[in-house]
Amino acid sequence: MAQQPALIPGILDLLILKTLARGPLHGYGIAHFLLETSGNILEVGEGSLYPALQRLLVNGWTDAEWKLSETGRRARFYKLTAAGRKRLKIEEQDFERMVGVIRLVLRSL
Amino acid sequence: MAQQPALIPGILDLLILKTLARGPLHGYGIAHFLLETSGNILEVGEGSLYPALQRLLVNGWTDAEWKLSETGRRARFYKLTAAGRKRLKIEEQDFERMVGVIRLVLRSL
DNA sequence: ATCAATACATCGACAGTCGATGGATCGACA
DNA sequence: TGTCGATCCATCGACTGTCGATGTATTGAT
Repeated sequence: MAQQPALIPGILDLLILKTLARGPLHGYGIAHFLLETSGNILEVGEGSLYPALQRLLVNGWTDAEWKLSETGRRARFYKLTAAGRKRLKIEEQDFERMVGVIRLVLRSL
Repeated sequence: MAQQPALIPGILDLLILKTLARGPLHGYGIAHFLLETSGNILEVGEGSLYPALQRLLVNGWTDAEWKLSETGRRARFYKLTAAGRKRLKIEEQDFERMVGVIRLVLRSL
């Protein structure tokens, strides 16, 4: 099966980190927020989302807690740690730096 | 061996296409141009470059020709095709669109 | 003679995304 | 009552693309 070219290659972590900076949220909520905020562009599949969430957890950028969501269901809420907040800043800077460098090439000529 | 986080995830093709829009060039020259233009940031390894070049060729975005380089060595010059020029436009737009969407999230809150 | 730069290319390891799939719960509606 | 869509968790295999290492060969400078 041919793969779609990824819209968001490598920056999913950044997007999640930023979403969690607004407050603790569960996986489904994160996907929902990203979809809404992007004007229905960023469709983060669960097969991308949960590995990413796992990554963040393992790296200590988030911690997780089971709670009840607004709708009354059990949900795992992820929360930014202090390290996560630091990491977010770094990734934001990296992103802007990368965009800047690429623009340098795209605008050359 | 731990992998370095990729500086340019998925947009190498775009960078190469753009470089070739300035005129036919060989692999080494492309890497050199990218390195210079980016202020020594974009270090494209040969293990990334040549597969990418192969990709572009197979997709018909470029065609290749063996010539003598400025320094008198045999070198394979890659040239943008008409399809490649179209593709470049598309990838440039995709890139800007993606950056815009990500900024939407990064600036939310 | 030797070394750096120029030039090609391939290999295996690895990370990350994708689509598909599976399960469970809840409210609404027929 | 049954079932359906939305909410919520998670894993799997397939695939792409990047990376570092490695190998070859030529040229010019030291």
